[in-house]
Amino acid sequence: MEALTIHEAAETTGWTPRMLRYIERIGLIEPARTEAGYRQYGPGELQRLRTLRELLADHEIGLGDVAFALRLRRDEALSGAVDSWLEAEPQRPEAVSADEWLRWEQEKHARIIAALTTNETMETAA
Amino acid sequence: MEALTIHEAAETTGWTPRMLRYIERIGLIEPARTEAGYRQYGPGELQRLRTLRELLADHEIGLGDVAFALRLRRDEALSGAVDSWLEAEPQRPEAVSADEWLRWEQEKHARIIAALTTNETMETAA
DNA sequence: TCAACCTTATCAAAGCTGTGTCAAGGTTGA
DNA sequence: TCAACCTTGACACAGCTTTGATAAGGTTGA
Repeated sequence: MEALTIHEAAETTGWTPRMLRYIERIGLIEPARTEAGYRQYGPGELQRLRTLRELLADHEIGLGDVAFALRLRRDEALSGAVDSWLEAEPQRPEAVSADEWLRWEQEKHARIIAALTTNETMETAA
Repeated sequence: MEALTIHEAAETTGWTPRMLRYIERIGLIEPARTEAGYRQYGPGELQRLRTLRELLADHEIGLGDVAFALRLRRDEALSGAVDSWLEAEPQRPEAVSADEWLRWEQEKHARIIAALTTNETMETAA
């Protein structure tokens, strides 16, 4: 037995079954199904459910925010348009310089490549 | 005379004064102020207010979504955490391959550099 | 077989978002 | 001076989001 039912998954992750269905509906975690349609939560899903709670709590964001970030990642027309709009932002005194920001972007790029190639469980930067 | 008052800016951009204050409060467009505290909307702000309306309408997103995207850009701890969580997403059948996605990321990087160097009014990809 | 699960769908309530309106008071310019 | 702006703050309301509870019915395993 590898996969847990929705109630078992709720138990071990601290969510309610209701919320697991909601998290699925907004596209964040979509578990496999049995032939009869029962949801099956595997180790990967359980881990992601736990880290999702941390993510929300640590940064005071909501499920809708994470869903929007996912949408940004999947819809390149959207992310391009939002990026364009934000990039046109006038320089504010306390904002980072273009240089600093570009360096940050490059480091982020390196992180993404690393994540793609190693592809293990993510480091939960608690 | 270069800068418009809040009512004039509302008039020419299609927003209401109330909404311009709201847009400022959530951090999207923060106009300069006169000595007495009156908001002053310059050509840049007016253009951004107009393209903001297009952005929302074209992609069915809300002001809160744009505000979150801005927060993602400004708070690197947040964007790193969200990225990490999303990158751990299990491969879905219809998702793009890692190769395709990496290519997209590289092109995005190039677009960002282009935007930083040219730094003119953004092209509104209508 | 049948208790204890699971499914989807619906009603409901609390809270947040987006927006209007109004009040009390300061600024500006003819 | 004073009408016509501006400011912040508060009250209010419709609609959406988030979450729970409940109902009607299918699945499963001892």
